[in-house]
Formats: sequence, structure tokens, C-alpha cells
Amino acid sequence: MTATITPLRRPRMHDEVSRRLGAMIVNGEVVPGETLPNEIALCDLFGVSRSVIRECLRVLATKGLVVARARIGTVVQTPDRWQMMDGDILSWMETGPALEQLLTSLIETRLLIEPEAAAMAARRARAADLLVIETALDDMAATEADRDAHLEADFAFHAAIIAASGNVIFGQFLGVIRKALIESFKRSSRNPTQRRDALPRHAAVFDAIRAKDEAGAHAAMAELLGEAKSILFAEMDT
Amino acid sequence: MTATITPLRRPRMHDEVSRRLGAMIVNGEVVPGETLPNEIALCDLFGVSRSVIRECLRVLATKGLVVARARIGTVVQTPDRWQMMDGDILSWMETGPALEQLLTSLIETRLLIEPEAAAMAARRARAADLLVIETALDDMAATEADRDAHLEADFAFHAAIIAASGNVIFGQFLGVIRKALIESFKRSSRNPTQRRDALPRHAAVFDAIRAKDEAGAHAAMAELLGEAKSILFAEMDT
DNA sequence: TTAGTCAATAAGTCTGACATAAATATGTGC
DNA sequence: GCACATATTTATGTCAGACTTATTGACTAA
Repeated sequence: MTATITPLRRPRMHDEVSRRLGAMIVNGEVVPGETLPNEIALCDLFGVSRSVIRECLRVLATKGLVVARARIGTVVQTPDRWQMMDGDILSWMETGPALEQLLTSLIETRLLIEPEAAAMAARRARAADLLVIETALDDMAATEADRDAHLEADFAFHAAIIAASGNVIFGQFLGVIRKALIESFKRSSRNPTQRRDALPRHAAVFDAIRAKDEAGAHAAMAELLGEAKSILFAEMDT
Repeated sequence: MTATITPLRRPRMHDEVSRRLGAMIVNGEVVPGETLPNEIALCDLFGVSRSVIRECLRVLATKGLVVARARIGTVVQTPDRWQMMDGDILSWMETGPALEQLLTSLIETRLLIEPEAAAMAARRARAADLLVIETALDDMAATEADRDAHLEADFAFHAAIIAASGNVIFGQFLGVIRKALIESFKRSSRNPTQRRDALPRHAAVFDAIRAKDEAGAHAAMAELLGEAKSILFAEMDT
């Protein structure tokens, strides 16, 4: 029995159509500046009603991929307007330079944010925060046999530290990072690499936070991520 | 003639309804876990058709504010699912603890990201990148009389450095930061404070980048933002 | 030229119907 | 009386077709 079970929502037409249309855009099959076929034409193309098409276009517009204007049509936007922090855009991207740039940017940002979050946690963490972090650490130790559950506990550890940092923006990141890692593992169709000394490295971060050692927490997290970084880059090169 | 004129799109019903419904959610008038009135009831409440209501709910769902489930209804999500990097959520929030926490988080993140971006720009910037930064700097000098244009050039300066860093995620931030600052100025209904020595400080950042002095660029940007930070906090206290 | 008018087009809105998923109620056999 | 299967209810999801409105580009008159 796997540890994490996704709620498994039923398929909705507009989700599928959004995915396909969105993928066409983020993969450059439709160039920015270009206008999509009009709504009626899209109905014919996808074989769905106009309601479905319109809801898709609303979704894509909310993600910044397109803008709809009367009489003009729905025009594709330049990538700088895309909401990259939305996990969907990431998962719609096919392997290629654009995805690689996005992943590299995400990793760079993570390397910047998480050590700082650990330092902030060391400064601000309350007893309850520490307990959540420690629980995640215990879960990691207890689930070394079950890869999925172990990975889940690993994420929970990082999430707990970021939560303890008190910065709500940092939390948004981890969500995207998580999706990026899962996507990355899915594509390379092999299980996440797990180093033997991962656990003590995680524990080192926790110890520093508990000791309110800001610099130590920063360094320990940087150390931990340096490892994660090389692993992900190895995945990407596959 | 002001420098920046917004395109001035026509009003769309579902934009207005999204704004109102979204504001109700982000301001806690509807508690996470609670289900909204069903679509028919919302039609009556807002006096619009179901198409409009449905497109709104799709927008709010895309922003992570709600999730729609058959038979259950549309249920409000907890804030950790909200796409905080979306500028709308920020601008829908009324003054209060939640907004203040979000702004504080954004500023903390900015203080972390921009100096790093400057350092990366110092390492990676090509001639074309430097030219864009320098042009923005010249614009700042040339528009000291016109506040709007000056602020615009200021943003362009930061945007150019972030673009030169080559990190696409950093760019997403500046978009939100920009909205946050504009909102902040709008609410306090006074013009952005501008220090007399702002220009030389900006120039110092550019000089360090041009000289490929990573540490210097980092420090100069941190210095510049330390100032910006105190200004924004002063605005918030008003 | 310039300004005003008009037709064409695509998004935006409205209406009403039916399909489908899921929680609740109802019934049936043991 | 209990467990399991079935029906009902209720909300979202989808469909169809009509009408409205904004915007452009072409046409026309001063």
C-alpha cells in the first residue's frame, strides 16, 4: 500500500482541453503574438461545446498564457507574462531548452531560499514548529524501506522548515519545486536517488534550528541542497 | 502627458464578479472549508447568468482559491493553496494582518533575490544586457522631474538586472513586487518617496555589474534595497 | 486629407435543457 | 435488526442556439 493516494477526481473535458491547448502554447506550437482560432473553430477542433472552450480560455488567460480581446481574438502572450509559479505550465512543458531553463531557475532559487528559510526558522521557530520538523524527521527514519513514503516525509521536512520561517512566499516555491521533482522523476521513469547519509544531513539541519544557530542552519541546509542539486542535474542529463 | 498609459480594457462582467467573490474569500468573509452558494444562487446574488458565474469560479479555481466538486459544491481552499504570486490576490486583500504578512514576505524575498540577481548579472551579463540596464539608469536621471516616469525607469532598472541574471523565476517576483508597491502607494494615496541619493546608489549597482564585481554588485543592491525597505515599511505604518 | 459612418467579426452574455458524479435515503434479502 | 444493493436528490459539468457589444477596416462625404 503506497503512502500517498491522490484524491483522483473525475476527468473534466475542460481540464483535458486546457492541458492540450496550454501544452501547445508553452511548447511553442503557437507563437506569442499569434491569435488562436476563434472559439467556434476551437469547438470544431476539439469536438466540444463553446462553454468548455470558453472555460479553458479563461483558465489559460488566468495563467497569463493568452489574452482575449473582442473582434481581435485570443492572442498568445510572451513567456514573461506566464505565471511560471503555476505548476501546470511546468508539467505541460516537454523536455527541451525551455523546460531546462525553468528547472535551472527553480533550483537556483531553491538554493537561495531554503538555507535562508532554515536560518529564519532557527531565529523564529516555536516549540510547535520544532515538533512538526522533528516528526517529519522521525517519519523519514521510519520509512526508509518505502520509497514513496520516505520521499513524502522528506518533503514534509522541508515544508515544515519553510512554514517555521514564517514567510508565506517561500511556501509557494516548495509547491512548485515539489511538482518539478515529481515530474522529473516521472520522466526519467526511475525512482529518486537516495544517498545513504541523507538522514544525518537532515538531522544536522534540525539540530541547528533547535539550537537557534542561524548560521549553522543556513550552512547545513546549503550542504543538504548541494547534494539534492547534483542529483537533479544527474536526472536531467539522463 | 503622463509617460505610462494603461491600455484601458473594457469592463467584463466576470472580471468584476471574480474580483468581488475573490475579495470575499481572501478577506476571510468566507472561511476555508466552507462551500459557496451554488451556481444558481450566485446568479441571483450577482444578477448575472450562469456562464459568467462559471467563468468566475474557473478563474478562482485556477488561482487556487476554490475547488469545485460535483454534488458537494464549490469549497473555499486554505491559504496555503492560494497562488500568492498572482497579483490579483494581493490587490484584492484589504489592509490587515494577512496583507501585511504577505507584503512582509514579499519584501523579505526581494531582499534575498535581488542582491543575488545583481551578483549573477555581474557574472553573466553580456553587452546587450548592460546596455538595457544603462539605458534605464539614464532614463532615471532624465525623468527626475516626472515622478511617474521616474518610477517607471526605476522598475525598468531592476527588471533589466533581473533579466540579465538569466533566472526566469526571479522575473516573476518583480512583477508581484511591482504590483505590491503600486498598490501600497495607491492605498496611502501619496506619491512614492524618493531619496535624493537614489541615483548614485543605482549607479553603484550598475558600475559593479559592469566591472563583473559579483560581491560588489551584491552589496550595492542590498544597500539600495535596505533603503527601499524602510520606505515601504514607512508607507505601511501610515 | 480628414472625419464620420457602417458592416463584419469575434468575444461576451443570456437562456434553458440535459448529463454526470456523489451524498443521502430507501429498500431488500438474510 | 443488519449488511448490501438500489433509488433519489443535488450540485457541478456539458450542450445548443440566440443575442449583445466592442473593435477593426473599409467606405463615404465634407
